Amino acid sequence: MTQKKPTLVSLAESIGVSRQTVSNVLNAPQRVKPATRERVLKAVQESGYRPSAAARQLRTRRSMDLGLRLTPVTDGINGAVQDRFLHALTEAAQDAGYRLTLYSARDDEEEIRHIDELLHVADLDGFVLTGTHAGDPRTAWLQEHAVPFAAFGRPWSRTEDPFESAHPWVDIDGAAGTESATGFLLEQGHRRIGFLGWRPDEGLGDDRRAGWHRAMEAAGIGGSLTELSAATDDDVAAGASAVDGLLARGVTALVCASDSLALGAFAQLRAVLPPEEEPAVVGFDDTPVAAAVGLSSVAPPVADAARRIIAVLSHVLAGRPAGEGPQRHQVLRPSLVVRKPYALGRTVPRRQGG
Amino acid sequence: MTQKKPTLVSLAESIGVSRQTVSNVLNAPQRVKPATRERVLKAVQESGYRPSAAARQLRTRRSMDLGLRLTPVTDGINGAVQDRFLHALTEAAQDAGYRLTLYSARDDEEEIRHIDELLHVADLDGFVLTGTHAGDPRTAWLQEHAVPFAAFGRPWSRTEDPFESAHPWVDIDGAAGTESATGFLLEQGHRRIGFLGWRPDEGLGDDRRAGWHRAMEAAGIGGSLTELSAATDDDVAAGASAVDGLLARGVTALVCASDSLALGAFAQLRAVLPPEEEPAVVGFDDTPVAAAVGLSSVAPPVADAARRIIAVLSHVLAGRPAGEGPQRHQVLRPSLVVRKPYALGRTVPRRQGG
DNA sequence: CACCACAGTATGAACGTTCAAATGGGGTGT
DNA sequence: ACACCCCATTTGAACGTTCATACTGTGGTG
Repeated sequence: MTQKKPTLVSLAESIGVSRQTVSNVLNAPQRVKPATRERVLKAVQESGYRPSAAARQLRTRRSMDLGLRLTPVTDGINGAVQDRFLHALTEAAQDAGYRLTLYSARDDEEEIRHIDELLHVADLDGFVLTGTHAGDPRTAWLQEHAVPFAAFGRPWSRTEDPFESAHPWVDIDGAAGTESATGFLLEQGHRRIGFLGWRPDEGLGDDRRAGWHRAMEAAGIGGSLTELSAATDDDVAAGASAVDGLLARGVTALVCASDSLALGAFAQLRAVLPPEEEPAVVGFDDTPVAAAVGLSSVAPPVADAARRIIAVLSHVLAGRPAGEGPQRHQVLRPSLVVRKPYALGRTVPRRQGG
Repeated sequence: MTQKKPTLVSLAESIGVSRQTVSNVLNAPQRVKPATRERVLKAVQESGYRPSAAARQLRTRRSMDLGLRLTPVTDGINGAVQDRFLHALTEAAQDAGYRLTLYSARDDEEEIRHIDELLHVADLDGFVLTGTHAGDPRTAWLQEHAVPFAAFGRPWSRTEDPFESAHPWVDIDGAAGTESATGFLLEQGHRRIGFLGWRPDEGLGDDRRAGWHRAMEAAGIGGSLTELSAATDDDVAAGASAVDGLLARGVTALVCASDSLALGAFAQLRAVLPPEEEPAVVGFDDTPVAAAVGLSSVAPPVADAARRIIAVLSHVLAGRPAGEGPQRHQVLRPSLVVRKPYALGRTVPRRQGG
């Protein structure tokens, strides 16, 4: 019953043409006379012929396979971002005809070793980099070795214009995110809006802080903005313990660099503020935690980013000129998801009515 | 500078042996005389030779590549389990010399089509199945086509003994998890402990309910256990709205089938119970949400499961007999993570002292 | 009518590896 | 001395594609 797997040769013989003709029908149909093309296509359908990726790869040195590093989930909360990104990337790659291979590495150097390995043994066509940072050794290495790649995250650098960078990248506009979060709080009448973020990093964190800063200045609340800003570790406890100091400086609302911080801050505010005051806190990343708990949060369009990364990378891999096709450097605007605190105790009314 | 990539032939010529000898040094060292082996190994090191996966695959029909379906994250909270599993699986596969290829599918049938495709086109060696359920068409298809695979999740079936199943699987003992959660609540003096779970599914959900049931009966609290049990959708809101009915039946503590349910239930209890009563709720899956919010939860050893799945699958793929090597069917005990509610408002004292 | 251009198709070679079988040198036993 | 065997190594062939080139027939052109 189970036929032996058909090959180009066996299939060609069965319909009386040469293997190259069958190959042409699949790879360069315009070269083949319509009549023969039909005949071959029919045979392909009926036999269920599928070209062997290994043989093709051996000959062409292309694998139609992309690599992605799976970073260790340091913070369980923000790890969810990676999850959404990965899923969208898988689908987009699949739709574009690429397969996706995962590898795991502890640091950039180990990642480079893995890339090198995958490049040599498996002929991977390209890579998707995440978590780019200032002085990233990976981008340098990849460029030096002329390996196609696209990054999720702009090349953070003080000296060079990211829009001049040689490699394609897609990033989220963190500043625009915190800016609109701040705008939202301003609309609600808050004036002394604090920012709770990470220590200066010349990257993601500073970007998010910058958006808040910009919005505050635009609203005419310049002056001593630094005293409204706090920098800590990225976890719930740190978020909670940073609140007291900010409150002492008259802060009435908070924009946070992450949902972890926002959650901690919210809980602490809840405990410290008088019951009638609803804490005004906005997080960042729109993680499941924020959704579950009813916390407003800036939602980065990670799925969209993943699709665009695949689009620009497959454009490069197809050998098309950088001039046409998708933009090589893209900054995507996040949206603000406004929620009413839900699972945090007080908002569920103690007793609805009589 | 950049040499052309060395091959078996070029390398063999450079040291004056045949290509097969070099191949043997790498694949069957015992066949080669120690002296030559040394000489070849040295040349391999110096040249940085790496065998071509494509050529090897073309000849051997083995790709050293495993497939895994990335399921759409339906519930953001429990999706984190997938994240941890995936990471551990990637590392384990990597350590075992396998690569991991992802694909995405909306349902079982689409997954089967993808598996079929990957099998023919890319010669994948095996697959890891997740989310097995009663009457799973995937296991049937894979067995019928003699495709090696291992499942995360036992084959849920009323008619057949899972420990007799032909394919290897690793699963978490959900019943043991809820049982120990119930035991923990019993120790704290609770008697009427409720169970908040999903609608009957003859699988995961029933298993978790069964553990609670078992523990209650063992504690002599038999009788009308069904009235202490509720079944709803798996989300925070559903968890919250199920609470009132259970309270009416005298429930003082809750074991839940998921962290989503637990979070909803906890928030609702917080709102309904008198302030001095700390809600006693245990979730399941030990998700980041539970950690962030300070909710006790049953922690499934997913990373361990991933490693064991790779272990048993690579054992099968190496063609070793089922008798020796890792157990083909493994049930792993979860642990209970006990936390003090943290970010849920009231537990952070309103005002510490004076 | 010989010649050329060209579309359509076919053939030889190569990609780099492993399997199967062949070869070459020691021993060892009679 | 000869047959024999065993170990270490080599050689031929094959896996299924695509590239480069060669062939074939048809129609147009001088």
